[in-house]
Amino acid sequence: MSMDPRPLQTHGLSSRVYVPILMEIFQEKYTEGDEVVEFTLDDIRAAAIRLGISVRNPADLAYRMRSRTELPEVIRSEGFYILSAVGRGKYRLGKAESAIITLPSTEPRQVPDLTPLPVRRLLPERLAQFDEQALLTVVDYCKILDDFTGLRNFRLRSHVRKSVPKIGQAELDEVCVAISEDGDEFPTIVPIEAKAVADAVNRVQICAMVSFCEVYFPGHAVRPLAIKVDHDSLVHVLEFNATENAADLTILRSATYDIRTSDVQSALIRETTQRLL
DNA sequence: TGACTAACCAATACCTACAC
DNA sequence: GTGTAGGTATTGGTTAGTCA
Repeated sequence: MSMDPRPLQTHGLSSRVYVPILMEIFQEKYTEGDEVVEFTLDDIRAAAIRLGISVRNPADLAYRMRSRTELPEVIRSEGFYILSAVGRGKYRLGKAESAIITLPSTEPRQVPDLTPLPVRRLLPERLAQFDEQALLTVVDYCKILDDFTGLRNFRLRSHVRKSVPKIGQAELDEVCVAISEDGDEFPTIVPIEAKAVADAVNRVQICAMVSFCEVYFPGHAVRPLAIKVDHDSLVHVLEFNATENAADLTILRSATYDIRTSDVQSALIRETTQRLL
């Protein structure tokens, strides 16, 4: 497990735009005992006007406060940890234990880096420096998903962004179709959320992937996965229950992979001055 | 000056209104 | 009903601001 103490969500204590606006909305909408607090994009705009704050991209508030910034202490103290989209331009604060998934500590499995040299040499040496797309590329080449799921995984789409009823837009970093080794099984859909070092695995995003699959792949089994690289370049793979309710999301299985770059790969990477990322 | 954080930008998918 | 244009929403990446 990474020894870097930096939290995966920033504290938001110095926010002068998003946190004050969210607090304004919360204080307006919340009544003691409420289990959810709903608001709209128009509420964000209205709160900004009341506070005399200019906000150039109101929708960004919801995304930032959901993924990259902790909800304010006042809101969390009432039990609200989840900020989710519940329709186009509609959002809901809900109660849960936490907003982000804590990575379980498991013994790393060492696997060779099977990324072809022409590709690998153009990526950073340390996986901790990868962005999510580079991470998915190396994970695919190294057959991490096959090892983790016990199935043969075939990439269907990358970076999918589609509208999902009652959610709004959902974005998936990758969607795979998985079948058993003998190939005669009804395909399982494997939606994947990949996270670089700086980003947290977010409950809402995992549940949005499940909702996406319910709409676009009805009748198929769904195995939602998150792939997260940590500061030590270890790759964590987590499988969740296929729930659309963030408060019910639990980790079913997890594994940690230590992808070992060969000496030849390392030497070529160091020789290569051009980097894609 | 560098690290960290917050806010903005840009790309793109989606929605809606309107003309035909 | 279909096509299209313009506006809206989402989110990864970038930039600007702050502070030690």
